[in-house]
Amino acid sequence: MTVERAPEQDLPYDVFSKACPSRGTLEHVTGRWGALTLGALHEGSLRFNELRRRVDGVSEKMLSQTLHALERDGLVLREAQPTNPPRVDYELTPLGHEVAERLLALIRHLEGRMDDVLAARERYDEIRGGR
Amino acid sequence: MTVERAPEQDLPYDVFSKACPSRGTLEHVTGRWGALTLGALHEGSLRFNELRRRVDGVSEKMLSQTLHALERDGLVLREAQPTNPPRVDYELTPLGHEVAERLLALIRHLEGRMDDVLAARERYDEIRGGR
DNA sequence: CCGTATCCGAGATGATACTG
DNA sequence: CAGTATCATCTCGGATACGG
Repeated sequence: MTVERAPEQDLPYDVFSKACPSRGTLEHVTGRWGALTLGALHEGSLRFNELRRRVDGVSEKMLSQTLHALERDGLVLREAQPTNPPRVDYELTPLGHEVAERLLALIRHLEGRMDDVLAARERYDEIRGGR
Repeated sequence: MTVERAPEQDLPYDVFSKACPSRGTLEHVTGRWGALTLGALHEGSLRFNELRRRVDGVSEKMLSQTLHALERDGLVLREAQPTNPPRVDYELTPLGHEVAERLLALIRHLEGRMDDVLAARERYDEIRGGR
């Protein structure tokens, strides 16, 4: 199949270029933990340890690191309350929600088609797997 | 903001679970090179070296590896013609196109909002950067 | 509760050379 | 052209310990 190539728009940011900063942000968003963190926060604000439980398997270190990167990119808002014990809530910014929606559309679609993916893998492994 | 949590559907695949195979596929799709490869192929079929030029910065090895993973997941079709010199075309399967569309929606949205992201970074670094 | 600091191994990545 | 093989490197990520 050949899809009509969209007329070249000269967008200022092109993720296909090595040097474009959008590539870095895409990696934060789609990275192993970034995607799951955004997905979790799209449902509502969560505290650090709630988030950790929701994103099954993430370590404290990686969650902390992921949150910092997303906060720096303006996708996540960190709200610390000066209480004791400390309470910190994380939530998405409006931009974060826009991004998370598109990410979740991808994730849900993939989840819905996993049977096909798994079937494709079996076929592939049957033919090439023995090698 | 708190969004109403969607009623728990018991989907068979939940990417938030550590053990779910959908998480692995999500990583193939959104990985550093997987996302760009799918994005490039959504416009039409490409040969190996065409792809390599389009996905700026990818090495032969990583492109090869990425293509194998996507082919195995049933997202990419590899068509080799037994000519000399060899000619191999890569294209997306229907499922691959579905996934790529959602991925491109994310990418384009991000590209369109990079000014906001960059501005957020400057604000963040001004406050916390010195530390 | 909410993190940061440090160490260390595994896997990702890149450069180069080589094959059909 | 279309890859594979090998090796060096380097970052990611987990475990642990510690601090506010």
